[in-house]
Order: sequence, then structure tokens, then C-alpha cells
Amino acid sequence: MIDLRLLREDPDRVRASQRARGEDVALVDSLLAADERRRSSGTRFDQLRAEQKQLGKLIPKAQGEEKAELLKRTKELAEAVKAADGEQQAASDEAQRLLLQIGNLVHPEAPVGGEEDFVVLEQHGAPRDFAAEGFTPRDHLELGELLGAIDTERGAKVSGSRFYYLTGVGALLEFALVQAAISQAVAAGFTPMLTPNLVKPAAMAGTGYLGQVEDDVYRLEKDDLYLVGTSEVPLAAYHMDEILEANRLPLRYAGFSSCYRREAGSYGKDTRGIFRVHQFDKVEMFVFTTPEEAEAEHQRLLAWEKQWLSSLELPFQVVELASGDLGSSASRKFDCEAWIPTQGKYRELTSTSNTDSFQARRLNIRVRDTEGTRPLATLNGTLCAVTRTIVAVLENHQQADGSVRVPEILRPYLGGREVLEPLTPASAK
RNA sequence: GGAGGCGUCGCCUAGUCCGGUCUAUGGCGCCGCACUGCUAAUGCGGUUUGGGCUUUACCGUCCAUCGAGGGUUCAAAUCCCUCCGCCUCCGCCA
Repeated sequence: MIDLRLLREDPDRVRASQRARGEDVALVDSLLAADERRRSSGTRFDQLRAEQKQLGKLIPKAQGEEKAELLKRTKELAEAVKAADGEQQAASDEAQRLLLQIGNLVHPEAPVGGEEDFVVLEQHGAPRDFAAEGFTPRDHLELGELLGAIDTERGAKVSGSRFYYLTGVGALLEFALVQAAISQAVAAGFTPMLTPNLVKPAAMAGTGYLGQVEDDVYRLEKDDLYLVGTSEVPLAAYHMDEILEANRLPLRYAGFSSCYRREAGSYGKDTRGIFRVHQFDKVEMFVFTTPEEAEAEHQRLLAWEKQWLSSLELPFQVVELASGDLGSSASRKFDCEAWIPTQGKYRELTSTSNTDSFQARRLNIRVRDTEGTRPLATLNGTLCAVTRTIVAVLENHQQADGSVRVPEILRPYLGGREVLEPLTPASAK
């Protein structure tokens, strides 16, 4: 959530941010009104309650008629206090409800616009010229099947569309990617974390995933738990309701978890292969730091993502997303998009967001330093989303005979193997 | 899943049976000041968190906060109910 104090002092800034996001600007005025009601009813409650407490203290000492009179008065006060409390509660709930609907303040540098208005910041490497090499590239599913690495047919049989099995070298490739990614993160000072895949509503709401994207989240109604769409959720909520000493910051965590996404509203999009699936594994970076350090940390997260994709020898570009495509929590977001040869496009492989103190406010996470106790900043960034990375690696490193060259960074985790070879027809099923 | 115990302002802890004197005790830690060649020791003061009012700082003041939420009462850490978490035992189990 945004800072209520800032909203009172500079409502125009919040209005402008809402407008840039393409979200409801009128929320701002409804919230200002509710906040005003909350404060005035709160003041009344405080006064009545103070009077009630004072009189209440006299009762044990009073006698006879004086006591009867006091009891009568305090009984009336008790009623009034209860009523005022109700009003305050209602106004406060209303203000909170509205506050939670307002998106994070858009960063001044973020381009204004919708999904199409992203800005390409950098390009790394160059797409291969398969025509010049004399063959037509196979897509990742075809390659995956040749290698005995990906089985989507049986995934669909067992679990439905957008499910898959990683088999043989496919499974080994995932473990190699995860180990390489975790190694990079640990070398950079991150604490590796294995996190719960099921979380309570407070964790989900606190990270901002129960707003516009709620339909994309799996919910287990019987237990009132959610399947996480990213380990960002359990990592952010790890310090929920805590006050962290400034000298412990930054706290950098590298989480590994499965990620579950309903992909509601993406019917017909990316239906082939494992580019867009309901379940995949991911190594995610998550940082708790001070608001002053947030921007610099965001650049560091982006740098670690670039390092990772470069080490996989993938051609990619860095884009900055426009204001309308930030999601409710991010003030600024960069994606790294890898070249997918058979699509002839760059596609998102990683994404890093600066959520500033937006999630920390919702999750009640603060830092204590000389400035006092105040919300801290949280940031997140993908290190390796396994399935999409497999897509990119297979397609970009394929060879004419259907084999795939293993990037050097992964070789130690694949028993030194330099090439993944297609299964012989005899051993294929 | 069954039975029992526990949850107090950083940590430990008193208070809960029997409601008001709780403005929540004491110790440890921490912060400030004093004293002292330095350190240590000692003394004094401070030390939950949130909200309101005071100009949004300082100072001051009021309210809420004893795991969470309800209830009873003039009055709840204390009595009642529901929920959450932890511990012990039993059962089941990767």
C-alpha cells in the first residue's frame, strides 16, 4: 500500500500515478474522505473513552447515592463508547479497503502507457542466422521430444493442458539450471531458501496478488490456502510483522519453488510446448533493503539477471515496462527477453521489480534505524524460470542433426556433457 | 485425528484461581547522562507498537495494544466463547 500521509499531503501525485496505470483516479478522493471520517470518529472515541476510564476509577471508592449516580453515568458512557468505537471501526475498515486498492506510485522514469509501450534499453548477443547455417530450426517441443526431454502428451493425459513431464535429460537439464543459478546467487551473497508452496491469504494479499491478478491464482478452499505463483510470495512474507535492525540490511534471499499459475485469460496463447504452463520451477531473488538503497539494488538485480542469461550464451534484450503493465505492486519493472528463434521474437525470461515500500506496508515489515521505525523496501527478480529457460536453451543451441550444444556453465552439472543427443529411434517411445 | 499444557511491551519473568490499588512487576540486554587515566564497576534516567491532537520536528497529551477476534461488566492481562500458534503424550504416516 502507499503511504497515507503522502496521499493527504500530495493527492495529485497519487492521482497522476493512478492515471498512468490506467486505474481508478476517483479512489483517491473516496479514500481521503474515509480517512477524514476515520480520524474524526477516532477522536470522539478517544475522548469518550478517556472520560469513561476516569469515572470508572472513582466507582470503587464511592458510596451510596454518589455511587448510584456514577454507575448511571458510566453506563450511559459505555453505550456511547461502544457506538463511537463502531463508527471508528467502520470508517477505518473502509479507509483500509480503499487504500489496498490503490496501486503503487509509478516511478517517474517509467514510460507512460500500456503493454505495447515498453522501451528497449539494451541488446546482448545476436540471434543466430539459421538460414546461413543451412537448416530450419526446430522448436523446443520437437527438440525436447527428439531428446526424450519433454513429454506434453502425457502431461495432458494425467493433469490436463499446460502440464508436462520433464524426462531424462530434460529433468537433468532442470537440475543443472537450478544448481547453476543457485551457485551464482550464493556467490553474490544470497541466502538460498526452500520455501512453502502453500501460503495463507495474508501472504498472498500482502504481496499484492489478490487484486487484479486474483483469477490467475490457485486457491485451496478447504484449507484457505493459496498455491504460490512465485517464491516471491513466501520470501516477502518471511519477515511479515517484523522490525529489522538497519544493520542487518540488505537481506538477500534466493528462493527455489514450484510456481502455479491458472493462466486464466490466456486461452490459445502459447499453447505449444512448455513456454506457458500451469506449473514450473523457478529460482527467485528477493531483497529487503532501505528505501534509499532500493533503486541501486534494482540495478544490481537486473545486472545479476543479465549475468545469468549471458552465462547461458543466450541472445537477449532488456526492456523497461510501461506504467500500465506494472502490476499493482511495482513502481518500476525491467524484463529480460531472450530470443526465441522459431517465434522470431524476444520473449520474457526474467523480470525484476522495485516495489519500494508498497509490499512492506501491506506485510507490516519495518526497519529500525536512526530515522526511527519505518517501512523498508522490497525488490524481486527472476534468476531462472526453468521451463522458459529450457525453451531458450534448446532452441538457441540446437544443431542441424537435432542435438543441442550444452552451454559451458551447465556442463559441470551434467557430468561434463557437451552435447545432448537425440535418442535413437529404437530407444524412443 | 484424540488428550493435556502453554502464549505478558527485544529475551526471561511477576500478575490470571478471587475483575478496580496494573499507569503491567523484576532481571538481562540496549540507549543517554553522571562519576572515573582507559576499560570495567557504580548511580540516575530511559527503553512495546500503532493511531489522534498539538504546525507533520521538539515537547506534551489522549486513546488503543498482555497470541487474534468476539462476549459479559460501570470496569477485563484476569471471567466466558471461537480461532491461531507452540509444547508433551497417543494414533496414523513420507
